[in-house]
Amino acid sequence: MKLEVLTVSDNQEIQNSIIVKIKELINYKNLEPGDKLPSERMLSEKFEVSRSNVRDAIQKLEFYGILKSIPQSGTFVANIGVIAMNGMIDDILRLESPSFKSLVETRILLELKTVRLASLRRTNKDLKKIKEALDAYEKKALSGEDAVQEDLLFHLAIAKASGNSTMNTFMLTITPQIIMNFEKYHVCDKRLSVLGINEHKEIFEAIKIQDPVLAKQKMKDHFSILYQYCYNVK
Amino acid sequence: MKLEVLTVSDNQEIQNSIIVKIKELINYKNLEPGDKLPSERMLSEKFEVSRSNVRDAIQKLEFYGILKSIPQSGTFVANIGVIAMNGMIDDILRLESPSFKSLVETRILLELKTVRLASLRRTNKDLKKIKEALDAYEKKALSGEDAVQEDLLFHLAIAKASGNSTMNTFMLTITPQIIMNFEKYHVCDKRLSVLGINEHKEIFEAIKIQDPVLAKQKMKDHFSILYQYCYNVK
DNA sequence: GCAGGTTTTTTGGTTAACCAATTTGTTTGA
DNA sequence: TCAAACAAATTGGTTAACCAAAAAACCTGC
Repeated sequence: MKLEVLTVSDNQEIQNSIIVKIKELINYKNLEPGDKLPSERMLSEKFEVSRSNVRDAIQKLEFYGILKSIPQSGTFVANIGVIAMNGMIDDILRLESPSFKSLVETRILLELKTVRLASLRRTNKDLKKIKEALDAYEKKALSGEDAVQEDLLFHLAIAKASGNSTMNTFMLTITPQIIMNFEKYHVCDKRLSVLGINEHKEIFEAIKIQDPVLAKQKMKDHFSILYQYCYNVK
Repeated sequence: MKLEVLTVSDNQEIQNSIIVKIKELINYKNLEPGDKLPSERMLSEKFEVSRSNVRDAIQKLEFYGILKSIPQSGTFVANIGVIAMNGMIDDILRLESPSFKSLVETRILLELKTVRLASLRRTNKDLKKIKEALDAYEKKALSGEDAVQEDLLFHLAIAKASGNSTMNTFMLTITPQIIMNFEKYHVCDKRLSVLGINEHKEIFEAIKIQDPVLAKQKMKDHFSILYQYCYNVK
């Protein structure tokens, strides 16, 4: 167990050190947006690491929009200046794994917004999808079973109906993490599931009649309990 | 050029089809959280694709918390039920690339929150970092140069001071995309940079005196112009 | 039977060779 | 002189062989 943690942190360290070296190389060579980096082979030789490690590091920087790889052509500095790049890489290297509290805090922020947008922009098809998720949740909760999954899908359906692809993606990334933490800390409670049915229904109705203020308020009510848990657990 | 687009969409299609097949396999075999998937080799053979394609697909599902790979042991279904998994994978497959409008909309939402949290939680060290970014921005803007990068770093410094690692990460992912779109659509204007100096200073002061309401209001003012652009451009 | 140790197999990760597309350099011909 | 055509080198991506760790199977001695 200890060994696993060690090797994982080792790999992380290797990748971070490569990112640092790429950063230093860009600075040293005064590369500007659009300029080409040395090939992956040269970098792996220069840094004395495997090419796959270099590729992984490049992929990570590509995710944050700092580099851009083009097949059979090369890896290029994206349209971000050197100053911003340096600052961003420093931030990326110091990124800590998200705490439960930060996840819940962000989820609440996002959901209060997506529910508002959903009430304004939802199509009939969106509404139908939300209704299906609501029905599935109600059925599961009333039967006494655990309805965490159906709860998740209800909220994701709203996020999708918001018409904001960025928020939709973000919700997809954080919600499962929250669920796993919930189960981990045993925050989830079947009693809450039954209580949640009416709250969900009220949210749905507000989206249906396209009342953004009411929708946000009902979502806020829905989160009031979660909110307390959030600040108690950790 | 056309060919490149073709191959890229091909790869995307291949990965998506693998994800679908993994989903179907989990359903067919009734795998539950904690259960082990067939090995990468077997999957690549079964699906008649290369092992690296399988690895990439697994990595993507791992990013969304659906699978979990353990070295020399296997790939496992994460602690998310089958129902939620199916819904999430459907969403992931249908994820569209974020529009400029959705990026700006999300950025404003995040920044109005991070600036509030930063004013409440900022350490002296955070404040110092923000001040440095502010000074760099002012210097650059006053010299008549383009100060987009310094502007970015100022906002990222605030996000970092918010003490919320999730929002910090999100800001890191969307802000560079916004910048590139700005330059693409020529929304950026040097005249605005100079005007922004005072707005930045006011935001900084509000964070300094730890006034969350004022901080949020000043950030809102700062975004008022951006907001208009957002809904005009696209 | 079965606990303890040993060998074999399986596994995700890593490395190195290979590929096709691209770019670069060179030659050719008018 | 220069553009067009061809050839060689470069590049990110792909494939296949290899590695060490983990798990499973198999002995072994009691």
